[in-house]
Amino acid sequence: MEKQPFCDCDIIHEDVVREVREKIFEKERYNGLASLYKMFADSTRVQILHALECSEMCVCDLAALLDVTKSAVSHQLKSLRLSNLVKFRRDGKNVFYSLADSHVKDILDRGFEHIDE
Amino acid sequence: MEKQPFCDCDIIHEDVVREVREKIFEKERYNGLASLYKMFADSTRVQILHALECSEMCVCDLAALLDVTKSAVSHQLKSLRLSNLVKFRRDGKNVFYSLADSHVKDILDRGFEHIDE
DNA sequence: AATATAATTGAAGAATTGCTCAACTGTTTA
DNA sequence: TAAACAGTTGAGCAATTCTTCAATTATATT
Repeated sequence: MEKQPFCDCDIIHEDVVREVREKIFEKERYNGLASLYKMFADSTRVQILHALECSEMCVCDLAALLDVTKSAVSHQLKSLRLSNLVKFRRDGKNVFYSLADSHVKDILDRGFEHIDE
Repeated sequence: MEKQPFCDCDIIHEDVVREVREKIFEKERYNGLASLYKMFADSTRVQILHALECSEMCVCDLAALLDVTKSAVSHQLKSLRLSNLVKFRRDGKNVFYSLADSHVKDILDRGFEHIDE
């Protein structure tokens, strides 16, 4: 019982497909890229990231700024942490978050550039 | 009956919040940014975009290259079209897709840069 | 120690998404 | 003009995602 290929059609332009196949990466690399962009694909998260571009902030302040619950912010910050996009430090009762590196700002800027046409 | 704010805490660092509030944009702008990045947040779609960086391709060839159905590719291309990330031209029975502009490559490159550390 | 505040966590539910399937539209070819 | 092929579309389903709620952890204050 052989596994069926998902593709339901023949290759029409063999030469083009062959040429492109040489230049593309392994699937795993695209999964990684998509995972990264997933972090930017939510309005709350990009707001958090853009706010942290200005200043490090604690969970409470972010929640107040964005008008969402601390819990919602904390959940999103956890995702961002796991993706290495933000870092944090505890200071007493507060946990201050900031951008992990300058790539984050670069990526945001490219996006804004594009939507501004 | 007043609308309850979602935020469930007080602002702790008033000065920081005030300062950041002046620098952030309207919510609508972040929605737009998130919508853009949603297009890059799926493995199939970034594969399509990266393939189109090499060469314009028809639906069938993309399906064969990525080993997915024509239907799946076509659905994704529609999203990409609606987001103005790809353009297309019909030539006989084929519809050839290509990147809408150089921003797309720029955005992909930034992403790869980041995941390569 | 007891209380209060900041933050995190897990479960649950609503909303969104991505694929498949089947039916359909366009174009070409026999 | 009928058949074949390329591509699109909409419905339906499974999987994922985002928020809320309630409970919990961690730190500070009294």
